[in-house]
Amino acid sequence: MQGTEYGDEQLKKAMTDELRERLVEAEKEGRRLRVYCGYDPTSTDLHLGHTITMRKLRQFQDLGHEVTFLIGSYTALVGDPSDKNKARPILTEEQVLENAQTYAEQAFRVLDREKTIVRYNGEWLSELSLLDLIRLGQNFTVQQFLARENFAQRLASEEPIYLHETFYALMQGYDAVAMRTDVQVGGTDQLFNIIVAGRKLQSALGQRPLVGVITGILPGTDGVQRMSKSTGNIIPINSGADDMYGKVMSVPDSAMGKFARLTTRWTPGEINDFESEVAGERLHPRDAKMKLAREITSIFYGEEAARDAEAAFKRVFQKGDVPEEMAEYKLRDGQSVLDVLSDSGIVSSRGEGRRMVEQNAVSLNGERLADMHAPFPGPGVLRVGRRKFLRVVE
RNA sequence: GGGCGGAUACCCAAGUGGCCAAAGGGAGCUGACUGUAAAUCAGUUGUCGCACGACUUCGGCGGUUCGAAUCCGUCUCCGCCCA
Repeated sequence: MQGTEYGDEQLKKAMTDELRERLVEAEKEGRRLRVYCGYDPTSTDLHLGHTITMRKLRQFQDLGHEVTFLIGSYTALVGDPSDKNKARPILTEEQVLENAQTYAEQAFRVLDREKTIVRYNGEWLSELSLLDLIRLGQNFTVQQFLARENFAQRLASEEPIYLHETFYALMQGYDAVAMRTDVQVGGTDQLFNIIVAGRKLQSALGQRPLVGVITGILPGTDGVQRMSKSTGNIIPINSGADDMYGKVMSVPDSAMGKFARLTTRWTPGEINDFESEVAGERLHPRDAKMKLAREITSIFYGEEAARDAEAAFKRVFQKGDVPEEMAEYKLRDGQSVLDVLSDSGIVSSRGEGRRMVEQNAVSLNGERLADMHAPFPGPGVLRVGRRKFLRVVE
């Protein structure tokens, strides 16, 4: 139960006990537990936040249990209202399928490809009839939904709550039934969907209610809000080692503990040491974060790539040097500084290019370019702001 | 179905005929300071051959007016109350 967070000691105890009991039973019967976690393909990229539950799945996998990586092809059509104070835009089926394709592939950075079952919940959800849905709905009251904080909030602030949003929990609960789930993994935001919906539907339909393994929620690069695409604070797991290393370094110190607890392979003892060293000022926060960045990066890209990323980071940001690799742009005759900026796409508009020059953010080979209308001086490394680089060639 | 209120830039939100490309806050970006952290200070955040110029923007369409985010009509969507 390491790294779990139920927010309620009684619940945690109950779930821990049930899990233990079920593990023993499975052992006795010589059967494997059926474990799953669902991921809604609402965007194309998985991020670090997704990997917390994936690593939990991996643990079960390594213990020999049956793990299903469930792609919420159907639930994504509704959109989970759990972490929202407003309704989600509804995705089309095409968007969902497109996103889904990239998901499983990325998931194998954490999960064992050979041992993972990948399924789509459209498989059974699309088969439900209206009558089936009505029957499912009979297990819940409107009050149960209104009691949930996110709905209560919206009710209070007079924002719309759409009827279809209440289907989400039913759908997810039905996933558990359809797969005869023993264990479901999910973040604390999934508490209602897992503990209330999943367990209830299973017992209503004659199955033994699942055990919920509830993990903590990872904040994003801002260190406060949960990591999510729509907040724009994600650390993608597919954008390269340098990027991952740099993004972890940009996380505020205050969130280091959470990152250590939720995303590293460190043991509880190591995590405690890490935190107490930082707290006791025996480890400089910067060095601590570098250690963290290196660990996280190596989980996804391997030790060597993580080392290289660290070297690149030091080079660019600690020594103020330029990165080794960057996009190239071929200079054409008669281009002004502004022309190059906007034509190369390093700025999104000429207006932005002007602003960057005015704000002294543009330099070529370390020399500030102050006149946007001057002819572009020549080949070299063009830098805009702190982190945008372009190799300009003839 | 009826009554009332509402739709403003990335988000929240002011503006109720010209001084509005549109207050304020959040967020982003840039610079200073730094450890690509936080905090702080300053600047900046529609587009365009841009120092006072032009163009597009205030839910959609159409109108009134010299002039509209602001007034009128109509449509779409949302909330509240009633049924």
